[in-house]
Amino acid sequence: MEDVSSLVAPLPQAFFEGATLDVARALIGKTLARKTARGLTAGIIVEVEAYAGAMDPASHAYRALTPRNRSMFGPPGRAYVYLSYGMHCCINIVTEREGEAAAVLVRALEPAYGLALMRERRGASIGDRDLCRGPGRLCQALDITREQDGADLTVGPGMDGVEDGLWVAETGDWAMDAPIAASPRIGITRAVDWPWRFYVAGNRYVSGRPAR
DNA sequence: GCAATGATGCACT
DNA sequence: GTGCATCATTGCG
Repeated sequence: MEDVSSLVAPLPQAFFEGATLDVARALIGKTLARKTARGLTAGIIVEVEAYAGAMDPASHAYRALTPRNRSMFGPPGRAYVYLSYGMHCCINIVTEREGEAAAVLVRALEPAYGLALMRERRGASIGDRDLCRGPGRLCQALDITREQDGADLTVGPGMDGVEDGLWVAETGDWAMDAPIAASPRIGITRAVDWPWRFYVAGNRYVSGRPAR
């Protein structure tokens, strides 16, 4: 494993409280990290989708606050994790100020740390490209479940004994000049034309059809 | 390579 | 009962 010194400092809450579309673009190239008793896993965010609240008919928070979407209404920098299609978890990062329901869905990571542990969770025959390519897959690789719903991503792993952590950090020497492209969001049936999906153009870890 | 499909839990009508 | 912010597998080229 490489040097992880830059990885242990979580981004502050101020990073997440801006306009959702801005935060979504800014999250591209950051690292999503997860520490459990089994070890550290982390990947570079290469694909996200923005979901707003009352004005976005594709959002889980389009209607009223419910037990499921509660985290989207909370303070920025928290996780919103939900169960999709009865079997996969997906993680969002909450944006905007508390009371304003909005979040960014993390759709794909370029695996960076703990690939062996990811493969234990995902399956021994899974290639690097498919470890974290897709919102359900990356949650399985990082062991993100609904237990992490509402988790504060700005706390970080701490200096010493914290066994369980989930946070977002700067990425060390990742090529930040990678071009960010936009497209409609995937897998939705409303607001299908809004270009609120952002991804690294040409990156092989992006989900869906080959990026153009 | 691609499209079609079943699995499966739960929020919501 | 219906509809998902999905994925792995199958069958075909």
